[in-house]
Amino acid sequence: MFNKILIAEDFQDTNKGIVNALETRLPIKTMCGELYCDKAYNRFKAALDENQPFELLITDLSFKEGPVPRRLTSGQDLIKEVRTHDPNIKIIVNSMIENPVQINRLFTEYQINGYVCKGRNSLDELVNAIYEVCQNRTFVSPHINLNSANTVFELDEYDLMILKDLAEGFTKKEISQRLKGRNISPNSESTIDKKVSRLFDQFEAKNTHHLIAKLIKQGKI
Amino acid sequence: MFNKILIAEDFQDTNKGIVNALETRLPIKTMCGELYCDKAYNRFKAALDENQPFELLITDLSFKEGPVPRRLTSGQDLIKEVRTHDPNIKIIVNSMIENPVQINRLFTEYQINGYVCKGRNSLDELVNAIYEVCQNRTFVSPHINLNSANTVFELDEYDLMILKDLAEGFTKKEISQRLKGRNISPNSESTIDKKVSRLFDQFEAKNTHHLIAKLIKQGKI
DNA sequence: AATAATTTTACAGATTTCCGTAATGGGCGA
DNA sequence: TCGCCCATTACGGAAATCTGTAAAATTATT
Repeated sequence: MFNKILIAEDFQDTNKGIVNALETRLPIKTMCGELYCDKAYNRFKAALDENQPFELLITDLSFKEGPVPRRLTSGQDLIKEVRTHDPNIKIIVNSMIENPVQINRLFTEYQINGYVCKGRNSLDELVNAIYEVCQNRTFVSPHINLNSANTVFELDEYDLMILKDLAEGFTKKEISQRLKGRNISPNSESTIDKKVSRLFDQFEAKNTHHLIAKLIKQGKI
Repeated sequence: MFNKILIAEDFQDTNKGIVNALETRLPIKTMCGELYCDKAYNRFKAALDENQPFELLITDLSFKEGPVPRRLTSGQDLIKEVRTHDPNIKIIVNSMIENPVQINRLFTEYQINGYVCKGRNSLDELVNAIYEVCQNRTFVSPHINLNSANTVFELDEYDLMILKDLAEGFTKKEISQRLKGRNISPNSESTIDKKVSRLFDQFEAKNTHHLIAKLIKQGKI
């Protein structure tokens, strides 16, 4: 089992809840709960430099702004920094995000080892996740279906870019220009039309207003 | 100080965190943490019927869907039910919402006694809130400015009808027809155009897509 | 009652959306 | 290499949005 665990979570009640639960349920020597990404990173780095590195990082993804300016503003930022300095540390993300595409990206792009989705069992799942990750296995909350990221109606990177731009008031002509500016293909207005029309069918939306409203309410954009 | 406190919060870690913290920091005899609105209500009602009512309800606002069908699906639902059966119980809302308009409505419309905004001090704030509410005072997290709720652009009933219809994919022509059908005036397409254009200015939106996205993200529609 | 101010409505035009059809072009197996 | 499939693109037309201006109706003021 791990000896040193670092926890990054900005909500005080949740932070306390996790630390307390793990302290009572697991035989961990050092457990450290931080409320800021930057503080978590500093503690991680100090331990690494002292040759007594943390073996596991448990982190949320979204962190509220605080009174002090921040360098690392999200769990993703923290993970990226931590990974570059220590490829061996295990990372479990504990967040309320349910979108399989985003979760998938955490594994492939950010090389995390486990994902626990906040909910009514998330403490129990977190304990399981720690056991699994400790044995070099990965863990994902059971009700999350990562396969659906490929099959079912999920939004890929490209869809997300278009939808987010639409939700920010860009016209399709402008979006086409923006894609060209970033050398992203396909980028014709016609293709964007087609993509969005397909999303109308998939999400049963009457028009763009409806589609944007639905997806935002579902937390997908 | 209160003898019986009921806590409704669907995230296991947060729920545990709150219950643990209050148990160690306050001299409360009965503390009860529930993960579902319906279960919280049942427990509340049972205690009330036994003439040993809970004196304080601490509740979140948003509750995830679970495996079982729900009657009460939100903190608002729960509060409304509880208030109708027991006008004396104190209610503190513990949520991540920061919008002053929504928070204001909780006090005026739902008659809550305190609002604690989840964050890096929310446990400490919650303890303070309990002391305040216990002495028949109200409490609001210090960084929330309820006064700004008055200056901020509010949406009246009419605006809301139009915006909700737009978000459901109705065209302005259709909305005009729907208003006429319900004998609501004004109802011309032109007036609807004007109303929405004025909202563009007020909310600094480029077009309808942008406006709908902004308002949904702010929880206003 | 008369006038002023505001709101509602009509209308027009430029732009954008939405949804067809069809042309273009690349990848891949036979 | 040929032919086929599919994604991309081009284009066109009907409908909808967005933005003006101005007339009509309503409300407020004196």
